[in-house]
Amino acid sequence: MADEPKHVGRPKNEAASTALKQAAIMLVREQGYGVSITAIIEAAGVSRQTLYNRWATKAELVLDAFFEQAQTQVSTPDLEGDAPRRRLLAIYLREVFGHVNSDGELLRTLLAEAQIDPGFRKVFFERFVSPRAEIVIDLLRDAQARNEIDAARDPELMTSMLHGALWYRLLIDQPLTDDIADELAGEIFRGGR
Amino acid sequence: MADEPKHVGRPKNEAASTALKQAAIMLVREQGYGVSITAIIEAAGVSRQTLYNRWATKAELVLDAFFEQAQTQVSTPDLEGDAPRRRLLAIYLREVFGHVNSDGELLRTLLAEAQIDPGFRKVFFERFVSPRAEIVIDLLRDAQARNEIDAARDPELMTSMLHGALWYRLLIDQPLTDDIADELAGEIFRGGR
Amino acid sequence: MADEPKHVGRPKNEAASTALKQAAIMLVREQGYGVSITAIIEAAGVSRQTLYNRWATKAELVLDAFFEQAQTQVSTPDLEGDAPRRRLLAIYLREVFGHVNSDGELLRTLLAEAQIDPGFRKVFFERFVSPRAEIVIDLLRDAQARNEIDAARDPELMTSMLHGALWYRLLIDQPLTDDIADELAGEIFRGGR
Amino acid sequence: MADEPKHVGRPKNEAASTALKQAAIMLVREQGYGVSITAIIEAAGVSRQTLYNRWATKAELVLDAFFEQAQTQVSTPDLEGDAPRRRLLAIYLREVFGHVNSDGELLRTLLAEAQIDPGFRKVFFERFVSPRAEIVIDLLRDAQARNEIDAARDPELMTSMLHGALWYRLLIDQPLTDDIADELAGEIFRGGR
DNA sequence: AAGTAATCGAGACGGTACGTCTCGTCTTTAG
DNA sequence: CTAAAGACGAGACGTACCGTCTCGATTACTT
Repeated sequence: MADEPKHVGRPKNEAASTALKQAAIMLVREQGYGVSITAIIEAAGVSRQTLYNRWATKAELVLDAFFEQAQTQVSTPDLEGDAPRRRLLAIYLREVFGHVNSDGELLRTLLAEAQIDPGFRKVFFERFVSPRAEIVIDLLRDAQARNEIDAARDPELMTSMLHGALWYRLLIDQPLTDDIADELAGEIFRGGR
Repeated sequence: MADEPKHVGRPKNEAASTALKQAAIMLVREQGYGVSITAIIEAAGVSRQTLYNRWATKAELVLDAFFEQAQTQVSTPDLEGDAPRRRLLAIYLREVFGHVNSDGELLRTLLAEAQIDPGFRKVFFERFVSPRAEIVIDLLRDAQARNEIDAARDPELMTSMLHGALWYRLLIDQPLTDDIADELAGEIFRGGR
Repeated sequence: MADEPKHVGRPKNEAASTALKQAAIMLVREQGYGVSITAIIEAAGVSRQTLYNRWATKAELVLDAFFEQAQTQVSTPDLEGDAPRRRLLAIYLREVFGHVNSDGELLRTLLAEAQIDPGFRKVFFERFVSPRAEIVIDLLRDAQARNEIDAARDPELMTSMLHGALWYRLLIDQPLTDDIADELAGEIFRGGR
Repeated sequence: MADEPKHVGRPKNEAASTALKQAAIMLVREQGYGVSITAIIEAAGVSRQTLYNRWATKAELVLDAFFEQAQTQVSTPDLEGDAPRRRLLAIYLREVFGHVNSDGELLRTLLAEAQIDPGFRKVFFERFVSPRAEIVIDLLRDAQARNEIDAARDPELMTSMLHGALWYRLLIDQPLTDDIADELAGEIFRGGR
């Protein structure tokens, strides 16, 4: 019977949200996560309260802004087709490496914030890390089903090694090239069977 | 033949340095890296300027304090002996996992700061990450020389996978057990030869 | 016809201003001009920024607080009436001496600050010294018009002597009694005509 | 019978005292009394402790430095001769005005410090103000004895007016010319007899 | 010649205050 | 209700001085 409240008062200005997200992503890219909230609202031409009406913390704002960007979306490998899974893994890694290379600084800073703020850590891993882990785990399980790798190995551990290598090299400023992607796939599928 | 300049002026009070490092490490463990400098100097019973006379930033103080602790020191595997290198690797990983498990929060927070402050990043990796990478690379090269793993594989990439898995699991709160250590060594030495 | 912009944003809390002025005047009276800004804001129960939102320096705050006090206001002598000007001058001097005696320490300290800070000096003399000088100069000119003192004498110089004597005796801790006031008036009007 | 203790230990380096006084007077002239002690010892090329070995406060140092300067010494009027005392007073005032004009800023700042620090106030008035007051009082008493001014008038009050006018005009940045000096003498001796 | 005592430079130290900055909340007027 | 503007309490930050202290070296008098 809920009385549809319809809507009361001045409607939210969507332009304000957009301006905030754009300002946030731009300033974080420029100056790192340390930018002040004041700087963000000034760049967005928006009042302080308007920001707090939408996001409780800087981290949530930046996360939202980050995920709105297309290049954070990975394409799921086609497990219906008949391509060798080693090849699919290499393609996937190359794609992810590309994203990371173009936005490494931002990722670094989000990862840092995730270590400091447990709430943010949860969201960051749910929305960013886990989906990617799932993709790789599925791919490796499929490879086991197709007998391309040994069924006794642990797909989750292999994923730790793959994504771990990715993060590790990002954090210590080592390159993430296509060759590295191929070699990583090779390491996992080494020995065949 | 340099004329040792002896020493000029009132000598630094070593007790103040020690008190600051102890207070820093204690408070960072308790409250995370976000503790205020004010809290640290109060806990140490030291003046603000005294801290700034010794360290330019909180990061440098915390880093110094951290490295003074014994449990950050790993024992280098004995490559003189005849033990299988797979076994030496597993032992090394178990030991490192132990340190990480007992000081995970602090490591997390230092890693985060390293992402934010490039100067600190450099120091952190030079003093903490690189030495560990070197140990593993040496061990793997030795294993190749002993024909325990294929000489064509890239020891540096394998190190990325091993330490990457370690950090990755730390960052996403996955367990780092002895079993995992053994499995990781198994993955690298899989197939033998 | 200027479009009154009305006012935007949260208005200043007048109570905070009042509390700051009261705290300032009280503490300066107690401890001298050297009181810390911190002590003032704590006594006023107000945040540090709130003070800086209103006054740029301690001197401006104290000056405002000082001038808000009734006892700094002198009553202009009645030059419409027919009283002897010598008598009006004596009355004026007695009144001013009274103020100075009750707030000598504060005046001393403001005068000192005026010597140190040129900006404050300007304001202090515009708001405090000049109005008083004007009153006496007007009175003396009127006395000259009424032929009570020689028209050839310089009213400005006589004012220097009168107010100078006042400050001089304040600064060297000599008494400022009603008798002195009368004698000073007597010195100026000596000889009559 | 006081056993002359002779002197023990390394004697004070007189050059250090001189350098400190010169640096102090120079910097106070340049930047006002607010110069830091650190700036003074650096300009003097002397250690911090050396300053404190000689003077307890900045005020005492500056005062010493100030009084060492020749132009602070006034010549006592010749009351032996037969010159009209009005003329002697005018000469004295011209001389003092000259000193004040050439060092007004420094005097201003010393006066300010005297208001803030009661100990310094005492010294300042004993060494600077009182001797000058004495000179004028003696002169005026002599004039009374010679029947040049009325014996019933109060020499001390007249001195307050004369020196008060001097300080007042200094403090409010009004000129102190030879003409003003003559006019002041004229005011005191007005009417003759 | 050895001992004693004070000075000097250099600079560390605890303390206090400063003015700026950020954060997240609150209070007003306007739409 | 929402927006813009900006005041507000809280409190950290890094800097500047202050006056004292500690050290090693130096310089003189005293024994």
